[in-house]
Amino acid sequence: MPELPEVETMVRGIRPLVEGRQLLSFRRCPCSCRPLTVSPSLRTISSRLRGQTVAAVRRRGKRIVMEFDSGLILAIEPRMTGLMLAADPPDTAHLRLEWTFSEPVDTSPRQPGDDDPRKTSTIWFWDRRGLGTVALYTREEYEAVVESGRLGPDALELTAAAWATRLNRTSRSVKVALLDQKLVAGIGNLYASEILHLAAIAPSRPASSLTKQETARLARSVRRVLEQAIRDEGSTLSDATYRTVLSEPGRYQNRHRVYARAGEPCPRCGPGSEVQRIVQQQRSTFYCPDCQRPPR
DNA sequence: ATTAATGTTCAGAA
DNA sequence: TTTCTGAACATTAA
Repeated sequence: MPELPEVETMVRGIRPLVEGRQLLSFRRCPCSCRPLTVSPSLRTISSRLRGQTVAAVRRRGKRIVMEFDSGLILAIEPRMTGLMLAADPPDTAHLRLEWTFSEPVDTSPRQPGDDDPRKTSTIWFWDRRGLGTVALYTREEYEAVVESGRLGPDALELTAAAWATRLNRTSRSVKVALLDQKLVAGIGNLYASEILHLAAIAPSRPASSLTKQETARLARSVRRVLEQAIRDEGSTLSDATYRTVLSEPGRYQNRHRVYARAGEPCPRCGPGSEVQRIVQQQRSTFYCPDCQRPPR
């Protein structure tokens, strides 16, 4: 369930713990779980990366991209229940991977009262279901993946014009199109419903039927929802799986308009209009049939 | 004991 | 070619 805001929160959380530091070790945690999908093998990745310095930690869609100074790129996909943590894992049974890093190579001046940055750091990948994946690429390999279009442009980097172009060339429903990571990367089942409600667009509308005004409204809603969710450090649902890097719950669930709120009044129309749950492509969609009414 | 939930990828059918 | 369906991965809660 980590989508763009949750993954962005992970990236921001681990960045100060890893950027400009040397990788000291990267290994499996001693959990009894089946090993994660890691390619090439963890041993190979570890021997290629050990001693290298992290140049940058970025995000593309729902994937964490850790770039080393040599140009090697470690791509981490949390998928359903994966988390990057630096503190208090929910349990130790599902801790999967552990990285340790040196003190920062470039020690910047410190203010009195700051934590001493000259110490090592440890981060973990915790994953209850174990569907997450880790893959090492050379820069060229990674660019080839990006250019192949297997991973679309990030949802926060698309212009309104690009949104219109991409949506207009598919006949699928706009909700299903928003979930297509080749069309645009980062939006998942939860934020798709939230975005469409804010934009007042019916989830069943064929994406290609949206007017220019509607695609512009959709593009603005994407930005508003995702940016607020990032400010709130993501959504922690009742299953409480998602946590920030410091193991705190997110706060955006308090702003959910329709997701998992079937039967409640629509936050735009008020009492008298109930949020509905429908199923599209085997996934739940939540929406208000009144303010998200398709044109007849 | 069954079902639903969630993200991604792939095979196969329409 | 595009779209849809179902399965697979693993786990938990209802």
